[in-house]
Amino acid sequence: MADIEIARLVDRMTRRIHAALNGKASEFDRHRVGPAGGILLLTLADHEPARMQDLVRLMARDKSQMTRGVQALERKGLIGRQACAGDARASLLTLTPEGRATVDALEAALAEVLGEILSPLSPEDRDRLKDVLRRI
Amino acid sequence: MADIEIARLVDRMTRRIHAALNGKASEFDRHRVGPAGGILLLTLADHEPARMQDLVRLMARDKSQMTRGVQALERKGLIGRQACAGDARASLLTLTPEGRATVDALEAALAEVLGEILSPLSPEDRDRLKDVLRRI
DNA sequence: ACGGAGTTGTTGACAAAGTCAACCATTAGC
DNA sequence: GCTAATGGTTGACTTTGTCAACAACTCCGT
Repeated sequence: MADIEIARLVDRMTRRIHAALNGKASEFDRHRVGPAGGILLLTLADHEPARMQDLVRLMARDKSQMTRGVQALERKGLIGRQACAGDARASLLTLTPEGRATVDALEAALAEVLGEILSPLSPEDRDRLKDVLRRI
Repeated sequence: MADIEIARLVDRMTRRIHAALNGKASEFDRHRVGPAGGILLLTLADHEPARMQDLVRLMARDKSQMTRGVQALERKGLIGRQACAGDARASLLTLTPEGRATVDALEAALAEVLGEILSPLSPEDRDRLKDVLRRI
């Protein structure tokens, strides 16, 4: 019943990742993308090309936030838009070369941070964790 | 290698919990404690009596945030302070009866929300998840 | 083919949360 | 005793999140 603890633990983990990344931000965040922009880029990298609505669902955020987040990254030249064939309302988002480079740097930093945080876990534990989270 | 996905998934999960709780906030959040205050109360309930610094570590937040969060809950009569024997700088935080009632309501709502979100998981999965998170 | 209902994305105004640095009071270590 | 470290508070600020309204477009039934 006390699944409640899961909520606290998950919350704590996100904060730790957040804080650790923040500490190294100067090493990799050349475009001052911030945590929100960072995760947006990572998500887009895995689902490119995507519409905003796709990202909204994948990231469980408000669509207004998505609009602004994407606009910010667009202004920095990390994201581009193309017309979406078949639906004139939507546009397809893609990473620019500069965006991809940023994603690479970000992934490296994140991998390092996660490596530390997940160090108490065996590889099988990590796989299981990933599997379980994915099913949620 | 691609442990990175774990970060995204964890982030997504917290957002989902957050959003779901927000939806039911009117049912239980009589004191307008908000998400931050809520998790503070839950954490305190599990570690009472605690000093601020304890909560800072448990919740991985900035101490300035903790100060303000605690002050807000104090003003609402949900938390009380006592002098900490042995260290005049610190004070011990405890839940008031009203605070405990709020925690109960909160836990009920959170349990319900988690029940939905975790519904794809078997009880063993949940235990494993909890165990893994706790080791982190 | 047209008229309403639901999507997609945008904006505005605002509330909540996080960050960073400076600052007392106290405690602990030489 | 002096210095360094710890616990807590405050101020000023940036970043995120929330909610409601809106334009443009698609879908669907008649």
